[in-house]
Amino acid sequence: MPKTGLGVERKTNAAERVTASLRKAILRGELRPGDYVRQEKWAARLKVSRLPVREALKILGSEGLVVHDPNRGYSVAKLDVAEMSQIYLMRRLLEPELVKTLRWPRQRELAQLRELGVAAERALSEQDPVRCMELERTIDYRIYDLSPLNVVVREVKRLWELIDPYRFLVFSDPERFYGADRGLVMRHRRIFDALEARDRDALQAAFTRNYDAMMAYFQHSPFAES
Amino acid sequence: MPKTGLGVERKTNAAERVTASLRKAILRGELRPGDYVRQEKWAARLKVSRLPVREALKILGSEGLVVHDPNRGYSVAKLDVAEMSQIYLMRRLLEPELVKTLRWPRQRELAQLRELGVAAERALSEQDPVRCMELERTIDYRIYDLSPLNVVVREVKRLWELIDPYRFLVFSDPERFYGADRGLVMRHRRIFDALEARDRDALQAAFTRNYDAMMAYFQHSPFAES
DNA sequence: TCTGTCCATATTGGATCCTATGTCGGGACT
DNA sequence: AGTCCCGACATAGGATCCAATATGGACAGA
Repeated sequence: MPKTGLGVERKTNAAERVTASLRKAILRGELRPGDYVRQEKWAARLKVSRLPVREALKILGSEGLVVHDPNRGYSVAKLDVAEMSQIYLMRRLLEPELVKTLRWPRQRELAQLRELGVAAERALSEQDPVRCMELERTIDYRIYDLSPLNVVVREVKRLWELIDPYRFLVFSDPERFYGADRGLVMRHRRIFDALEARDRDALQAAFTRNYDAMMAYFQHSPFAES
Repeated sequence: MPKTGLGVERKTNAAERVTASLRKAILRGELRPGDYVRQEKWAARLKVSRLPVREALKILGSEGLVVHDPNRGYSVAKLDVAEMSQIYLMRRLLEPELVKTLRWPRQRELAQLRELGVAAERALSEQDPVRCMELERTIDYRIYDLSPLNVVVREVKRLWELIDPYRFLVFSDPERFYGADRGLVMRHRRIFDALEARDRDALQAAFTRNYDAMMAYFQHSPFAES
């Protein structure tokens, strides 16, 4: 009899677990744009049958993270530069609404965010780009969740996930990575400070900050071929 | 041997057909917010096994059109007023980008749009709200498709679909319906004229026009209870 | 009469099996 | 030698079967 106490017992479905796993694999660059997601392989790996894998792929497909050609399979979506810039465009439009409406975090929450920030910096200095990305993601999501616009929050998160596969490529590009280093740390600092000062404009500016740098990188990087 | 000529042979999967069918059923109000989608029933109805139905539900679930409580089933999403207004908010933010970037339709295309417009007006006068809605939808989609921002277009369409279940309720409310009548016709006229005049501002204004009326309706309609 | 427990039934979740389709390679024909 | 056809293999798509969970009602006890 499963206790549903604090222990967060595995109440969740197989399909959802698989979805999460595939997402993480894509985020981590284990599955890269264009790669096929072989159903049996992942079923075996995640100790489930092929069915939940298929359902997970259907979900990811509807989110646009994988594309489906019938009778051939699902592959991680390849975005061209135009598509990627559209995603950034949408985030640029939607994110300000979240910033506008978010409630200011409590002391406790802010402290936790700062902890995540130092953890990210540590991961960075330990040259663990994947972990750093994950922490970055967590920080941003936590902040989004301060907004009452739950539907918009969901959308923005989804948009983030669509570019995850490419974010990984940036992070794992050593040269670029170290360039991004200082930028990331600065970004956190700015964000946290803005939260503490309760300054929405500064917060918005901090969020927007490295969009352009990111996009510029994609512009002349050729890995986003159609 | 399936010819893949002009005839657009049924190449598509069962799951996709089911997805489309369920969408249409929701749009038409056959499935209303809160209703459970019984898998076997729909499997029988669509002459497939339960599996494609499940996959379709997974897709619709990830789009937010249905919600899933484990071991109980999928039901058509109920949106409260706050959520609905968020969806309108997002459309308000995204749609102008489409208007900004769309190419002007050719004579032929414009003529087709006008045809759809008169068809919608006819449906309206024949008191066929469902058909009218569908035609409206087709018109808007066609116009969206004139923009090269394919990803944004996809998003906006998805947002439309999320409020479809409620649009139906508005359309099928007789009193309201006749009120909307004149508004709809005017809306088409304005849109087509703006397209013909190649006036982006007017087009944008025409699109935005009845958002507020719609939202006002929802504000004091109690069918969107949590 | 009210309440709590237990069992029957309906419905979903997951696994296995079978079929259809696509891919790749070898052999025959031109 | 090149090209086309055919068949074997791999993989996805779909159906059926079994297990797990939730719902509703009947029955027993206070």
